[in-house]
Amino acid sequence: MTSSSAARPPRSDAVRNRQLLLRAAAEAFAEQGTEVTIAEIAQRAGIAKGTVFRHFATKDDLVAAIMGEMLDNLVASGMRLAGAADSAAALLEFMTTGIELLARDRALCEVVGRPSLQHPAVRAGIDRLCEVVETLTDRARRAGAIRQDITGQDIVLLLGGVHQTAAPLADVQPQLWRRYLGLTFDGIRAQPAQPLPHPPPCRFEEAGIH
Amino acid sequence: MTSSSAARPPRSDAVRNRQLLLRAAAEAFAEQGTEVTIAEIAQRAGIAKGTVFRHFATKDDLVAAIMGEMLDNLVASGMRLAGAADSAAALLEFMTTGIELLARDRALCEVVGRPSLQHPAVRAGIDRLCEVVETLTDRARRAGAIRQDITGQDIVLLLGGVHQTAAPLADVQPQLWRRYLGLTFDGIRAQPAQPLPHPPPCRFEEAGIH
Amino acid sequence: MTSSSAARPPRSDAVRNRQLLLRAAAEAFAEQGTEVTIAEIAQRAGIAKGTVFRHFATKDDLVAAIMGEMLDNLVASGMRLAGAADSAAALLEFMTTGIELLARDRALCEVVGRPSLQHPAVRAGIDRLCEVVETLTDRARRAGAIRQDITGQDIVLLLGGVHQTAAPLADVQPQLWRRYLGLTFDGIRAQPAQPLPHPPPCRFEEAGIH
Amino acid sequence: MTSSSAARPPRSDAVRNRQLLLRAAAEAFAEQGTEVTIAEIAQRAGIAKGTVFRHFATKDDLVAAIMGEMLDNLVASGMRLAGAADSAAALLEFMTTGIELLARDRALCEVVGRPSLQHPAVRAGIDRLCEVVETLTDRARRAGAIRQDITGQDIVLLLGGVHQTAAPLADVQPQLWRRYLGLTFDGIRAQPAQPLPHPPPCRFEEAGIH
DNA sequence: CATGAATGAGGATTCATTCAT
DNA sequence: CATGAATGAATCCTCATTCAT
Repeated sequence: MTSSSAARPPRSDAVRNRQLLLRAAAEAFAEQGTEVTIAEIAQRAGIAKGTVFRHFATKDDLVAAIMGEMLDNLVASGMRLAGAADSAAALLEFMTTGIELLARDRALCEVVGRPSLQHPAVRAGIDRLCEVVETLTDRARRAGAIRQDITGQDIVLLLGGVHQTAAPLADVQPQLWRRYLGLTFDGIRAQPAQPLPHPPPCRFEEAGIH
Repeated sequence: MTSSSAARPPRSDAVRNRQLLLRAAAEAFAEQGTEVTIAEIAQRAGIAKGTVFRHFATKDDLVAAIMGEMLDNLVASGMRLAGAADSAAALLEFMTTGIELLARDRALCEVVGRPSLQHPAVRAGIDRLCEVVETLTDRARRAGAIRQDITGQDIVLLLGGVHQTAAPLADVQPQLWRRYLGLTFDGIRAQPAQPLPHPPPCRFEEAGIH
Repeated sequence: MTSSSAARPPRSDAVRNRQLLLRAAAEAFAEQGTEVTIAEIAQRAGIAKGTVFRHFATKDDLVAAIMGEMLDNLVASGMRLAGAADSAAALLEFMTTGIELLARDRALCEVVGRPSLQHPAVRAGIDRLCEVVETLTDRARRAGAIRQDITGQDIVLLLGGVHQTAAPLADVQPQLWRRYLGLTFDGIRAQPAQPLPHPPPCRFEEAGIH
Repeated sequence: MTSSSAARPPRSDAVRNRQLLLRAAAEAFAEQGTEVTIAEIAQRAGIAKGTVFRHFATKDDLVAAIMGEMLDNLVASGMRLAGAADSAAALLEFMTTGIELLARDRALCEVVGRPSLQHPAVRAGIDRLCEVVETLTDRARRAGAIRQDITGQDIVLLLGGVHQTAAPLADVQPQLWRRYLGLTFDGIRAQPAQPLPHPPPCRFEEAGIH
């Protein structure tokens, strides 16, 4: 590893282009889902299509990078909430944050709705998401604030489910998901009326999703 | 009302091909969603592409025919349940039937998840679905068997939502949706812990979906 | 040739269907040109597509039959005029009749505009047309009523040309062709201002069109 | 007006391909009319089908570009002639140029024969054509060199008409149109034997063609 | 590194013609 | 004979990805 072969720092215009690309792609994916074309993303970013492929070898890689970062942000806010005093409130706040994200981003919905088909980087993000949700859920469960039979994986899945419930009317009632989050969280908090008809979900990892 | 000018019965080979087509298309849509190509459907049916277009002028018409029939079947089972003695049990059974259908059919999920974009025939089916669900829900509500603030439109939306909750693990735990249906139905049945944080959804019709 | 193998007279329904077909096809070709589909013709005739092909083996044969008959009618009216006292007036009247026909029939325009590509039956019709026009023209020329350097083939070609001049405005001014027929016939009748810059057209037959 | 942000000049290979495409398309349209397939044009140009669509978004746009340029060239030559001393000779020369063009290009014939159906760019070209022809015709009329009742629109229409007269024999006598141009121009120049049987054509614009 | 031109594998749809009923 | 179902070649157009400049 001589100094001449040392990785040179990226050129400043390359850094800037990457920023432009990431921002444009995030916007485009949020609005139109992963079906948006590379051409449109490049145009929004004000760069050429070829430049997109210089930064990300395939479209999937680009999707994964954007989605991965969103998931990481979500994980970070979960970690902040992991120290909160009121563990049930923390869990509710986390779910709120997560569903808000889904409600704003069509691509994220696709990605969390079919984890088995995803790029490794996305799956890693989902893994980290699962971990932090597990932590939040465990705390609430141990505190007796939620049903004992609810797992972290339940909560992860419910993010997508609650969002999807309201999604068909999202254009008309963009906050409708709060209704179903309220209903669902009532169910989670309540003492069980009766045992759930199916055992808890297995973790994505056990599911062979990796 | 017979008549000498009556249209002759459809030819047996045409009937058979139509059956093959409908069956192949239903299967293909169920497995792969509406993105499956006409070429694949034709191949599965063992007929030529042109024959598909003889029976259905456009791909959308084919999708609509298949989805419309599924919705009609669902509506029919809803109507049967509308006379049941136990209105809450009837509603639960209806939801079970609906989600089972969604769990088996990717195209149906697309269709009920984005009603605003659909073919008229599908929208009509969704309308009928909404009506029968309204009936079932009203009965349960009047009987005091479910929360007073739950509407038929809530239930329609929850079909898609509960299904989606379990969908990411559908390959591994195909019955997992029963868990979330149980949890949700507990919430619907329970006396409200607290008022829901958002008013009821508007009907699709009011949403300008028509 | 036993009596049992003698050609049986066509069934009456077949005769009737043929009439319906010819009428419908004539209309459709007139309105839309030869690009009209067999499906539309069959529908207009109230018969099945297969029946079209029973009467005419190919679409071209059908076109040829219809066009041939139109040409024959035109030839017949030319023959009637061949005995008229005023040979120039007869020629003008014939041209009027011919262009009226073209103005009403898009397919006929296609057919006389590209005789080299046509079906034998059409070419035969065009041949007969040429003959009768030759007769009419010869009479007028011998009578000194038109320029001596005008041939029958000129007149045949001018039918299409005069019609085409007005065709772009046919929807708005359906009689406009009369203007150009007047202008052209003035030129044909006039004593030549100067010799024509190109020798007469060869006959279609010499042109290798057969 | 140079600038550091000026768009860089088009790449040489792109320019070359565009030339190849335009040349191939012009040839193909000339020979076979607008019905020639994109596949054939691409093959003639030695490029891929996709490249055609990169340069022209739709087949119609390609047609319009080629036809537009032809019309523009014709307009330019009309403008050059608008200053000539002998206005009748100028008009004749212009008609000669125009019909020569038509004789060589089947697509151009389609385009001027059905102006109402055309792409905006083509209609604009036809508009400009009409204007320059109007100018040439007005000059000749005012000079008393042609009949007083002939308008520019007549001349535009006659281009197509004279060409069509000779078109059926174009393969055998490619110069035959000169004969009919001579005949027609004699008629235009002559003092009217008698008034024309129909008023002048309306302009395309008045015809609702725009 | 950036550019944007070129590629080519599909995908939906049309229609003359054939042929089983 | 009539029917109309089936065929499949042909057509326009899209888009992720590669690569010459």
